[in-house]
Amino acid sequence: MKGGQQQQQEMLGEDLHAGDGNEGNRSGFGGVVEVARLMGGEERDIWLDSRQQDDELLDVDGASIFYADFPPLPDFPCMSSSSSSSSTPAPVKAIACSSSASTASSSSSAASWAILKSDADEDMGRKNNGQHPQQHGQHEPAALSSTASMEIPQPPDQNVMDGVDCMDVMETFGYMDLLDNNDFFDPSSIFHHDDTCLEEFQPDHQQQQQQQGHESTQQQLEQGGGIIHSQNQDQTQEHKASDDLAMVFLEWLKSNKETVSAEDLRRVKIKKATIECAARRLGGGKEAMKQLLKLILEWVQTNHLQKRRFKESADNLPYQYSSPNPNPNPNQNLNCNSILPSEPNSCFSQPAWIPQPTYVTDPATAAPPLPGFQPLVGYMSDPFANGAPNVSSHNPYQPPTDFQMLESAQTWPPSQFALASYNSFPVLDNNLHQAPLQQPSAFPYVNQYPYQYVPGHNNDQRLARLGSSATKEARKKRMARQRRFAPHNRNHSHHNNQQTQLQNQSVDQHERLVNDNCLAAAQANPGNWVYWPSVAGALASNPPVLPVMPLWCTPWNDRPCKGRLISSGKWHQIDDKSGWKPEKNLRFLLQKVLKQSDVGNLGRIVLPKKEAETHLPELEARDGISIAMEDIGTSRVWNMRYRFWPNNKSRMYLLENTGDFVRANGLQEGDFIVIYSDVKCGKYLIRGVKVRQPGTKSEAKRPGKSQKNQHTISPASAATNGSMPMPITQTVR
DNA sequence: TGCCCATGCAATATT
DNA sequence: ATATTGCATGGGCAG
Repeated sequence: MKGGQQQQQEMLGEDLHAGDGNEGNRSGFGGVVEVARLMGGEERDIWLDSRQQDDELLDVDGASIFYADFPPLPDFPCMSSSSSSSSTPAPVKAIACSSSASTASSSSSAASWAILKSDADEDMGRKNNGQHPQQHGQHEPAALSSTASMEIPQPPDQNVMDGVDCMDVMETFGYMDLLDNNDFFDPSSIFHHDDTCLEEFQPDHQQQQQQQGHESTQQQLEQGGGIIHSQNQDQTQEHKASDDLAMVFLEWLKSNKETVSAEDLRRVKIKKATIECAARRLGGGKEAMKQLLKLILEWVQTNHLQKRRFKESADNLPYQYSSPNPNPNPNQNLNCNSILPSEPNSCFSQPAWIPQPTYVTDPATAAPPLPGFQPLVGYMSDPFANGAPNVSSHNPYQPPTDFQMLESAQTWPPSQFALASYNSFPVLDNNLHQAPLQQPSAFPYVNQYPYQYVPGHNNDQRLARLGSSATKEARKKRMARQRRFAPHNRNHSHHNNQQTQLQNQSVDQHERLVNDNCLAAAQANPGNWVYWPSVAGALASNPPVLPVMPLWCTPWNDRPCKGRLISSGKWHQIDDKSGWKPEKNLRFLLQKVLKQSDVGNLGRIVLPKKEAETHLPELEARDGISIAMEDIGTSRVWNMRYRFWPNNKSRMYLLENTGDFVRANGLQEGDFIVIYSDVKCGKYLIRGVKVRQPGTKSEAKRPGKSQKNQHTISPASAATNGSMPMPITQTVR
């Protein structure tokens, strides 16, 4: 690892958070209402008068901070300087507020679940702690662990999304509660009643807005729009703006009353500076404010629903997957699900809050990787392990036609796909042979975020979808679907069936999953640890889930998830300057479950013959060739040798000089490696993934020869073996 | 039956 | 003595 080169995660993108609601007795639709009010021209009186302490806090740090149990909204570009302030560590805390007990409790839980965890993440967490001492003590080992890991869940009681302990950070660093004074109305009157309540509320609300608009000062407008008006003009303008904003907000409330509670809104906190800045970047003036309000509301809605989905899933999952939210890296949170649409002519058009680049094409120019971000492989779900030619059609070996980007040599037995229900992996290929991933309803957790933002959909569609999803009815339907599919998929162990299933996955499902995955990945803390649940007992009837990690949201190099899967199934890397940028560079080549002989002191890894011959350079001589393998997680380049041994009448392909790589990644038997190639640069990338069971890290020990060539997973064996049914890598011949 | 590949082990190199 | 290299063996699986 390039420890020295690894850059600290910038504490950006914390402009928009939602508080956890612990901040006292603020009432009503605090945050958003306050936002609307502020945007509508209400002046700093609100902030200054009632919350001097906040004011002081604002002085401390110009960065706007939203604390939330919502994922943090990446920083406004215009706020980068302030948001980069050292005094904005809150995000880390906010994300790290996962339940510290999740790991421990989950390990003791009878439920089957998987943890994806990264050693590196732990390191990262420690580093973060070091960087932000105020967080010390917050990170108990377990907490850190869970924070850094991608865990699947735990019961609601430790719902990490709640971010309960995020508040202390807020208290420490200050924030501007957007709705401290919101005595506008009683939220309950809206959320516990029908539409008429909203209707009734409207006048009052508007009145409030208007009144406050009158009270707002010219300064506010000047700050917001940089426009100087006469007093009368200001008043008129503000009044109207206030009306507009009120209407916007009201409409939003009406359409989301069922999905967003007053509590949710109350948690939204946006620093005034952020609003002002954003408004300026949006062009200033009432329209800018209006636009900003919409964006914020959308964000609130989306994130709330994500959270809700998570909770629902946790509540209903047979496996009781816990929320993987705890993410010590705030930048990862929204990486894959930026909800704010790009607005032309606005600071939002530049996706500062859109995923940062996940993959840096040119390592020379790439920022150093985040410390602690170990390679983590998304098994079949690996976005770059998609598109297998093998399964792109009914002919498993028929090359894909639609997604040339990701030709792959998928060697995962379908059973793995089915089991890889953790579904944190976006699939970048519509050809998926990754059935489970394509079938959200197959697993409860697969469909955790069915209403995620889907790139390419317009806002209305998104909103409509989001809104409807939260209804009880929709929930029931989802659960019913999940129940219907779950048994089916659990029984899917034969790869032929699964391949077929995979092949039949619809694009729609794919996209949805992709986004779902994205969220999961974003919320999860990427790492290269994969914990297997103790399958004995609890899993007797349910094959253990193959833990898979989302590669696409993995913080490779410096910034995670700077990319987005678009409907075509291609990965689009996001260019900071020019927006979307088709940049799918990685092609999955092969993966290999490490055997004892691979991780021993021989320093060599036997590669699957077929994949090696298919996807690696043809070897003329037995000495093979030197091959530089860039560790995806660390960007470190390992000089390995790819060669073969004559073996009977055939060849045995080896990757040599792997000892350091294996040690650096702490790989053991049962772990696995994945090799990619960069289609543009032609370079090779490798990443190691750890697979562990809680409490039995060296569990991977298996009788040597007796378990060779596991092409399928035997639930029974899994249940009795207690070890990971490692089906994986064996070549599908 | 043939192929794949995990690994045993002898030969060789290095400390 | 230990580590590394390279070949051979043989279990498991697919056809």
